[in-house]
Amino acid sequence: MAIKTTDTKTAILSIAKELMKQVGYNAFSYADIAKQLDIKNAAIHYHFPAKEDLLSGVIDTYIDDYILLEKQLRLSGLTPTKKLKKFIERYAQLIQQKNICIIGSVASDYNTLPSSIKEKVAGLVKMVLNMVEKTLQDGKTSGEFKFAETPKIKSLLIMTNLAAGVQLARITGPADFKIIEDVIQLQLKG
Amino acid sequence: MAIKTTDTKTAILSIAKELMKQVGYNAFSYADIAKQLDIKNAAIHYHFPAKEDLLSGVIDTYIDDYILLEKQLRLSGLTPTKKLKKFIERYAQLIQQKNICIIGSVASDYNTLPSSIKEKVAGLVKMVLNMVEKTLQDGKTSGEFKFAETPKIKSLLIMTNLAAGVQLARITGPADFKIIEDVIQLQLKG
DNA sequence: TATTTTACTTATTGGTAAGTAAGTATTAGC
DNA sequence: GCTAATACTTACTTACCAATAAGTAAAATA
Repeated sequence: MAIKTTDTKTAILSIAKELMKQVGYNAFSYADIAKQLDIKNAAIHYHFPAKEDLLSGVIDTYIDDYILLEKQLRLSGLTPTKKLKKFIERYAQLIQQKNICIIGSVASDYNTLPSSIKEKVAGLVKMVLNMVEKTLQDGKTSGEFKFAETPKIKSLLIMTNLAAGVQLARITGPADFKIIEDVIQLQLKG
Repeated sequence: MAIKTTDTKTAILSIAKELMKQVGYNAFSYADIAKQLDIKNAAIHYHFPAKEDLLSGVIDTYIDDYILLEKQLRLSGLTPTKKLKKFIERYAQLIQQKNICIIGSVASDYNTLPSSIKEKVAGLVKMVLNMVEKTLQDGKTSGEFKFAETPKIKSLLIMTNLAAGVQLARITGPADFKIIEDVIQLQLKG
């Protein structure tokens, strides 16, 4: 066995994640990942027997990432305004690489996925929505945020603005996303 | 040649359109269409030599549809409120079939498409945004709609709410879309 | 030091994908 | 009634894709 400089399994997940954001689940193959890592297709099958296992693994890393982000924000002591800004920045970063968010990426392939993965994705989406909802609630309580809707509804509106915003940016350019980004934060100031 | 009951080319486009909404561009094949029409793959290649030609054709039918809708609404004499409602209903109909809109569908495959199709999609998106923007402008002028943002910005917000709303509905169920649908119309009443 | 496990490679299979070339029956135009 | 175009089918090619079986070298374990 060669000397391990990086963990192959982690590297596979990392590249798969990138490809998901760039071209979507059905548009990349094991060969695309193998080439980048200079390993053979079968090596990927060793770690992820079926492609669905790989997708499942990618979603797990997203879930882990969000749990980490949630913890970091909780311990940060940042204001709701700044917490939300950090969250929005995650989407803004996607724009630069012409990427889209995983939720948007999975949504178009959703009907072709096994139910175990559907449930996992649904869990991730609910987690993200809850996080935004809580931040909005906190900001409303503290008086920082002003909005007429309930935090749950407002979180739905903001999340859809961001998710479709990055998709739109891919098609019409980054300007439209910047507008959306700014107006979300402006709206909350009342 | 068999007796033509329906135009094959039109039938191919119609099924391709459905498949685009259901599973996305990279997840269906010519065989999927051929089976449904009980014809051979090569018959589809006769009408659409490459798959990109088929995609291009599907987008053309969308463009034609929107031009028609625009004309119908223009001649209808309906109020901006009712015009917008008709537009939103188009998205609501997608939910029932667990479909997503073409823009969301294409967005995830966008990076794998040739520039000629990218431009066509961009044209379609701009057309739809313009239609919503104009309707919002009319409603604001007539005093029916109340919103702080410019019609252009408001159209971006509404479009992203709807596009990501149908994607979200696929994952978390139709309830979230109904909330979005209602709140868009409620917000505009001030 | 022997044995088992880990992490692969090599080699192959079966299936499906897009795409094409050649042939055929029907229809339209002259 | 001949010709050419239309709308296919049959048959095939090439390529890729996910997946697997068998083999191998290194590392961990006992």
